[in-house]
Amino acid sequence: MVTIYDVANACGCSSATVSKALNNYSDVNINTKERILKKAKEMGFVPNLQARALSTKRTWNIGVLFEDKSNSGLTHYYFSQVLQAVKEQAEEKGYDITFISKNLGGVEMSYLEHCNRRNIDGVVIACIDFEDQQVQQLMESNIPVVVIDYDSEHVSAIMSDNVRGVYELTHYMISLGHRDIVYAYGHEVFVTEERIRGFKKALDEAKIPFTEDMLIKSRYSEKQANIDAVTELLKRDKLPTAMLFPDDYSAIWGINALRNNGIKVPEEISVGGFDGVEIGEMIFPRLTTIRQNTSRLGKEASLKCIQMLESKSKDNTKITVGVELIPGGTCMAPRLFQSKSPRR
Amino acid sequence: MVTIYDVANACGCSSATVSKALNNYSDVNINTKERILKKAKEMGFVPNLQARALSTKRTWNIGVLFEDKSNSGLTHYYFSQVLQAVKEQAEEKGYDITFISKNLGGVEMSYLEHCNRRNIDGVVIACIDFEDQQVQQLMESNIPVVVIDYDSEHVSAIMSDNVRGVYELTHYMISLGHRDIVYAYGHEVFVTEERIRGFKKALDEAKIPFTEDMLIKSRYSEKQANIDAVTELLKRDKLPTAMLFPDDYSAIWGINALRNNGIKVPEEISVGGFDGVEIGEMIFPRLTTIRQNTSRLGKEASLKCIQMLESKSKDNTKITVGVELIPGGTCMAPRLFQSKSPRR
DNA sequence: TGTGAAGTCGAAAACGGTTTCGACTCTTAA
DNA sequence: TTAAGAGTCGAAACCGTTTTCGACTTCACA
Repeated sequence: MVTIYDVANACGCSSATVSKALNNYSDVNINTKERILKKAKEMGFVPNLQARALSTKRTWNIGVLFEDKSNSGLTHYYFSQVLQAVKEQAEEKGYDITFISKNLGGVEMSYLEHCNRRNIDGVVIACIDFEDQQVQQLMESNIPVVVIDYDSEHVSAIMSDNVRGVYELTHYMISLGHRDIVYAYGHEVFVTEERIRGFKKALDEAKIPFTEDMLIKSRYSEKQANIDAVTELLKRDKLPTAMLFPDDYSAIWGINALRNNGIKVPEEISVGGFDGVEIGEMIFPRLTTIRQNTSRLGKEASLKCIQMLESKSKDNTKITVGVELIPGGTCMAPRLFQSKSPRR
Repeated sequence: MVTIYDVANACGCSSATVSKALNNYSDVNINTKERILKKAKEMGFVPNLQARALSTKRTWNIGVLFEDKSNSGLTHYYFSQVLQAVKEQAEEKGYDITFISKNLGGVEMSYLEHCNRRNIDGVVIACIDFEDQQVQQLMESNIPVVVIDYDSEHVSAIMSDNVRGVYELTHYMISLGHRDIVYAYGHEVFVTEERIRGFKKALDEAKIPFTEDMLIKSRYSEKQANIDAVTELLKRDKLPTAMLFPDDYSAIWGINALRNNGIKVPEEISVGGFDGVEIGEMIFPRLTTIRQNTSRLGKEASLKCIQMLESKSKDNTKITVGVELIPGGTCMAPRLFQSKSPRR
């Protein structure tokens, strides 16, 4: 490995001058600077980031906390897209990303400790139980943190316009003529509250009275939970004409469950998802859903994180990213006569 | 940040002793050792990995090269699973992972340079153009490298039993009665050669003469390429009764293309995929495919990489991981009379 | 009583950079 | 002619660890 000293020797100057030349300091003669740069390149010099970090306290590393109980981390249809965008944007700015985990090498370790070991410059958190004590600790630390789809006074946050998303989807269903709509909602977290607000808002506007049986508790990205939700629904003696699922993945398994029970989609029940990932296009007919702008979410998260760490100031900016209704074939106007429950 | 010196001061001993106590050296008294450990914990001491790396030349970081032109990196249905396994296993052994990329921060940089900057201990490569000059350079460097689904004399390799995979799939088709089988194969890389070998082997065994029109060139994980392959196929005046696609993703879009052209799957053409990822279960009927053991592939890759870097010896072990036939509903015995080409 | 070995400990160098601050050389203006 | 200022450069300290090697005790044994 060729060091800054080797370059200095080869150039007949000091390591300080080489360092300055490489870092664009103004107090180095233009000629010597060029000589040094040329020589450095020629010798294949690559700066050692560890050494640099030791003196500058910057590792050019941003931590990523992506942990999903149900759908193991990186394979998550929706979050892997966000992560990809986080990564791309970080790299464009010269940062590498490191996954933060507890339990490294068999040693229990808090997220914060992991960050401190690696001297992470900033952290992006998504897809996790934000109420976790360790996550809270990390958010309250003095490491700059950006969260995706959460709201906290301690950190900056990027999120989709969830209220609007479910509002639009519901509004769309209503515009097709649906009035009996059931929303199978995901884990009871911040995002879910927002979405339920959007759901109620759309009902409200259409003067459809909200009743508790329009909500069914389900879970995000969990096949079985959504099959269960359908099973639960089928016990009713009056079926809704439309059903919204927590996300596209859930919707797909939900549709399968409905069909396995002899319910036609969309003829008997219209279905809507959420996320707008590609799997929604793979099934037939294409899933009606709300597309989240994953690349913007990820990009904004990276940028905000980097902006904070570079200005050495933690703030709690909130950025909302727009969503888009994707009409598919899983919805249609409700039939006047339902098979199981003829309507008046 | 509390350093080793702070602990030393608090314990009334030297930093050397603290370091030794923390690293289980034998030349430190059991009592002082315990006192130091207790104090360190109490003070919230967390070792600085940068500083440590500077003197030990070990970063506890393994690099990962996952780059896919078609299906941007992390969102790849198949490779994201492998990556997840690589990550889990690495973490279990105490290693963090870092994505290797060219072009960091707007600066062009070879993969090897990136590794050197970060002093990566070892690298796992997958899902990439292995013929790339930079990839070759990295493989030939003295950094321990493990590749997935490739074969090179310079590095260790983990791969699925690709020959057997396509062999079994083809054999299964043949056992159903198919004799006119077309294999739409992916990019012309090592893995593809293997798979085509498996294809021919199965034909051979069944005494079905291989002809060039049984192969159609397609691409891995590329929607359009596979739609094109189908379009190409439909120009023939005699259709095959079975078709294999490069992977599940391709198969799904292939099936859609077939259906959009009025061809019934599986009634008119049976279809097989490869990979065994979950999307194959989402469509109806479930896709017939070959499941690759992604978690073992990833795990073995991590382990092999770590084993090499810890023993400081690069070798070129080859490990083959078994595959499994997953019969689905996209295959059936061929009908005696094909719509487009009645068989004698 | 002297000696060698075993057990403990710490001074100091090393890892590869960055950054401060003083020194030196030239200009330029008074 | 001189003083001030601008332009260059390098010595040295520093970042937080690890590791070598020598020094000092203590103890058993001859």
